Amino acid sequence: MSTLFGIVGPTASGKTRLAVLVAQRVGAQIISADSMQVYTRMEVLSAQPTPEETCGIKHHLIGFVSPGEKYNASKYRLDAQKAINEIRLAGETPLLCGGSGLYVDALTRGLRLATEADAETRLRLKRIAAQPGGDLTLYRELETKDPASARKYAPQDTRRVIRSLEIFYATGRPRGEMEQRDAQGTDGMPACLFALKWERRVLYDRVNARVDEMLRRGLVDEVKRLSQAEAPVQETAAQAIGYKEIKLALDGEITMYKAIEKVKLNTRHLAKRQETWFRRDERVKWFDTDGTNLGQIAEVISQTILEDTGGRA
RNA sequence: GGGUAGGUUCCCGAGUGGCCAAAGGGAGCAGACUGUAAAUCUGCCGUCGCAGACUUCGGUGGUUCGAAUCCACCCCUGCCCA
Repeated sequence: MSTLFGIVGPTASGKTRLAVLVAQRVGAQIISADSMQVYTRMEVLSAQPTPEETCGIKHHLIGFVSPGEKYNASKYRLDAQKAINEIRLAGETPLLCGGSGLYVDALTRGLRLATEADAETRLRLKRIAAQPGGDLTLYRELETKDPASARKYAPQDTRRVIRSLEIFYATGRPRGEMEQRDAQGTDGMPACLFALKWERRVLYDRVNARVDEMLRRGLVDEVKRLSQAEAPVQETAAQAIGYKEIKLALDGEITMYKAIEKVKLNTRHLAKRQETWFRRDERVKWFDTDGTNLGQIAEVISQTILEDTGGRA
């Protein structure tokens, strides 16, 4: 199976630019690995590449899901596999590009858990969690049903507590057991990943600047349109940084200034978490950058890809 | 000039004689993470460090066995009156 190459890393690190530079050199098509760019009508806030940025390079898995729809790592995995196959069948090279670690892993390492979420069960558990002390109620339940998972997660980590309970109620088996059982069927694929490493302070500056740029491009109007649409933004899309904060300001809950500061802060936090995620991924090769050596880095990556694809490309 | 409320660790902010290196929150740093992941959560967070020691609560001096907490004076800030 041929190796999938990809550009990963924190938001605002210059993945889009680098990926396009590489794609131009090796003749690749880009597969986005971004949990928010999949949605339509969220062009600005998810920083979907503009025509000037793509430079005519074909991008996949961007802007094709309604914000009212549920999307997740599993769906992404299938969509990405399909896109990769099509690109390869056409004799071209796919190049992954994005910062959603879970999506990257779902595609390249496979999904360990096959059990789907049952909407009714989840709703029920979420209701319990919303009550005062509800997180503890759920945790105690998990302790009796699936002690191994209970040991693994903090009582306050309601997302994972709920997911574990969900799996138990759907299958009657603890999560750990299901992971082992499901592991066989869900293969990943060999991957070679690259990321840009900025000095932290500079990266944060870039994040702030990027949010300002989004505002210039009409972030507030975009959120206004989204929140007024008849298909309500929900689930995954509603968690988007930029949407939730600006929405609060539009509803008069907080000032717009505060909302914008919050967008910047949350994006910085995100960038940091993304760095943590990819730092522990031993497949990632990091390139130190201050923004001046993107061309050289693109050259190195392109060489690596060309050597691998060899005669084929 | 008079009155009044205050000045606390990077920020906000509790603390009114010992249980205080000082609640809580924020920021920052590190980490976890598999069908919601731009989500969710954990740890550290004065200094050195094993214990423990050392320097902090505007400044200086004092009271006290003991002060962020009490007293005196001084400096600064907000508000009110002039």
